[in-house]
Amino acid sequence: MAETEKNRGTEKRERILEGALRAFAKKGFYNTKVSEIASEAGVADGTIYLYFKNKDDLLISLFEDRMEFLIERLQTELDAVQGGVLDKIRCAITLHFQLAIQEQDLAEFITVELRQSAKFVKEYENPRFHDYLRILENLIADGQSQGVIRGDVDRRLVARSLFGALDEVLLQLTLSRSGAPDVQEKARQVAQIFTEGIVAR
Amino acid sequence: MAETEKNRGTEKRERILEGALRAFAKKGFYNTKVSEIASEAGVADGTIYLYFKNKDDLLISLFEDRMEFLIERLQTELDAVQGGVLDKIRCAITLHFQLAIQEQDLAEFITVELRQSAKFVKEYENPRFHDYLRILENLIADGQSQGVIRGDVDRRLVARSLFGALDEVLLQLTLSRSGAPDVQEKARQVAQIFTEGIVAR
Amino acid sequence: MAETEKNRGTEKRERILEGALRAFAKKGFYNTKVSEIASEAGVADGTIYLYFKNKDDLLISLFEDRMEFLIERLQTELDAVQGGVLDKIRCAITLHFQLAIQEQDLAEFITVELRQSAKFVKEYENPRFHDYLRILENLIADGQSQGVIRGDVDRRLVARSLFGALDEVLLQLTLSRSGAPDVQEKARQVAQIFTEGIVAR
Amino acid sequence: MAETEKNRGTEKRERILEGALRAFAKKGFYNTKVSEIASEAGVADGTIYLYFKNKDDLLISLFEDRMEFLIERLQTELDAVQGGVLDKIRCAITLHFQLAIQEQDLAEFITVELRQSAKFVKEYENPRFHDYLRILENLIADGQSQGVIRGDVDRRLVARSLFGALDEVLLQLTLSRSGAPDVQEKARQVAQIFTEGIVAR
DNA sequence: CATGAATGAGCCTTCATTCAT
DNA sequence: TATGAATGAAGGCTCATTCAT
Repeated sequence: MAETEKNRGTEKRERILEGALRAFAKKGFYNTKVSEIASEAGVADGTIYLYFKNKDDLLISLFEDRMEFLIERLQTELDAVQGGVLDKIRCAITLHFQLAIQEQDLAEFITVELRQSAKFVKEYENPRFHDYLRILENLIADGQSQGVIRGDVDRRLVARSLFGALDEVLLQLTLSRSGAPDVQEKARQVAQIFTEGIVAR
Repeated sequence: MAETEKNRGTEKRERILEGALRAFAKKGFYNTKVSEIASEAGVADGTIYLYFKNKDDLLISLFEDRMEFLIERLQTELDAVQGGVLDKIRCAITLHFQLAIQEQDLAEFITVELRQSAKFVKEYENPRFHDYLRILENLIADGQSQGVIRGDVDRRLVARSLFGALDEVLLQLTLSRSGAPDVQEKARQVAQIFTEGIVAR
Repeated sequence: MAETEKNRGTEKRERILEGALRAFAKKGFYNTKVSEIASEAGVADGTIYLYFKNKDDLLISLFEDRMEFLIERLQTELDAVQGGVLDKIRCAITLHFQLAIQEQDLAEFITVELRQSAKFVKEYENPRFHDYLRILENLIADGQSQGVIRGDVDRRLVARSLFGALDEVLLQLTLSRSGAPDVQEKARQVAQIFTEGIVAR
Repeated sequence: MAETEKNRGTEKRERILEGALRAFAKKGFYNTKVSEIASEAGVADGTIYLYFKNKDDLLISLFEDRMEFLIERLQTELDAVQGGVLDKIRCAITLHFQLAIQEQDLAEFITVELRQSAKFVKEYENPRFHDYLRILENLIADGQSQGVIRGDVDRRLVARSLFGALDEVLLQLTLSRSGAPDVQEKARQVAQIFTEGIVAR
């Protein structure tokens, strides 16, 4: 029963996070009222404050939670790749796009709110986002030590550039809310540009 | 005197835009009070409403004005480039970074607020931003017709990816407010990745 | 407890209406701040917006509520009158004056704000006021079918004239805030003028 | 030339009063902006403050000016009446309605703003309005000394009642903006009610 | 006298947060 | 835990008034 109660607790917390994600994706952090989140989550306004310190904290927790999910997913997929580093990069890019299709709200939320939050939500540094970038960096590093990727490129710069490129393309996809039938092709092309761009010859 | 009056009018309008840019860069659109903009601009609160319909309109006007400036600047620089398409792309990238150093507030404003505004500021489509992207697209198109750039890449995708990469790298630069001593090197590397990535072989 | 909660709700709504009545009577609608109403009612500013859409809505609701009260009161008194139609008219006039003495704020509010509101408060038609007039009209109609009142007078015109006369006299009474010791006599005289003026001979 | 200048001055003052009358009739005192009055009058905002101390003063001046006009007109017409006191009363009533048809804006202005102003415009007592009432009172007084009107009615009460009745009926006429084809008949009926109501038998 | 750009005090309304139940 | 009515600080915007030209 202690278990059940805890479950009920976490289940409600999760409901709130989902409501917040939906609401933030639809209207943005600053245009979303706490009462709207509550109503999306099917709880009372005050209940939110039992699980989160305030609206900022809710946003931060949402980042933590969802980024953690993305990181785990990315890591798992990368581990499963048979091929070399370039294949892993292709895999990461494809996964990025796939997730955006599966989780429209999440994609919209991250592409739009990540930057604001980095600066204006009470000094929050978004460490999970840096974890995500680090995975990409490590991929590059592996490629460099294997001689597959040019040794003179700045790993962090490449990782950031890649994330930026993916993020911007996704932004367009999610904002247009087009079914985006050619996501696969877009993924292939971005992957090609970056792999060709950094490959050692 | 008609001249003088017009000048006074536009001069005050420009002061307000500058104040808004400074304030938005520092605290973000939603955390900036109209009275703060007024005080930055050295005018009374009410004066702002003589030149702009409301706070949203001020943001939009700021985009229009500053993007126009960026576009003109980019076009001028590109026209002055002697070399081929790839040199022009390198030039565009370098300029992007240079401007970010010279106009920190502008860089911060655009990297952080562009996305929010695209979605949440009253249906504003930000047409100037699309003009900016189109310049990059046309560059790619020229390269393709000259056979310098692979014909199978989606021009719009490349333009967006490039902008996204530049924007994200800039974001880090501006947020860290590091003097960024190695901007030149970063520009060179991003340019290399993209040119190598799309060049025809 | 559901009962209690409902009571608390309506009780607070009523407190706000009372505060508004007091404030409007004292300073007029346009010179009364919402915060003053709140303080008269002993609630927070924001609380008012839990019960009313905005300041206009508060004014309208006040009319609805108080006119309903007046109408009920008038109807009850008229039903209790033993005599004929002319006696009922005398009763209506007397009641009008009596209420003005008992409910100074209400009298002041209605005499002064009714006209403004009719035109300038967002298209509000003040249907209750017309209900009130209709009672007077019906009284005249009864008198006409009984042959007590001349058949050639326009019932609506008489009703309006009577209301106008009463209202104007009341205005003076309430504005002067004189104790008005001779209200009975005034009521008698107005009643005499109107009954003599419309009686069939 | 001094004459001309003075004329220009008074002409502009009159233009402003006319603009104010039009604007107040249309939107009411509190909903009319000084700039709207200026634009109606075809002068600059600031110009208004050369002729009137402030917005309140403009309203008061408008009352003074227009009431004076009405009083003169009424007095002239009454002096021209050949018949007795009752005929004069009929004449006053008819004139009241006639003016309302000819000067819709003025009628609307007075019926709606007179009461507000009496209380809320800086203690203004509206002496001209009392002058107007006094003319009616004197009429009654004359009738009483001639034995045509009952000696026991309160002159001031009758005057007020009559004004209230006329005012209320006019209010309906002006608000409905109906062409009011039967004004003559309405005038006749109100006159009949009041004369029959106060006549000595 | 006339102008109208500029001012800034003031007000309605919103909404994150609290707390009695 | 959960609720949601109540709070009140805060901010966008208006508009009467001023004053340099």
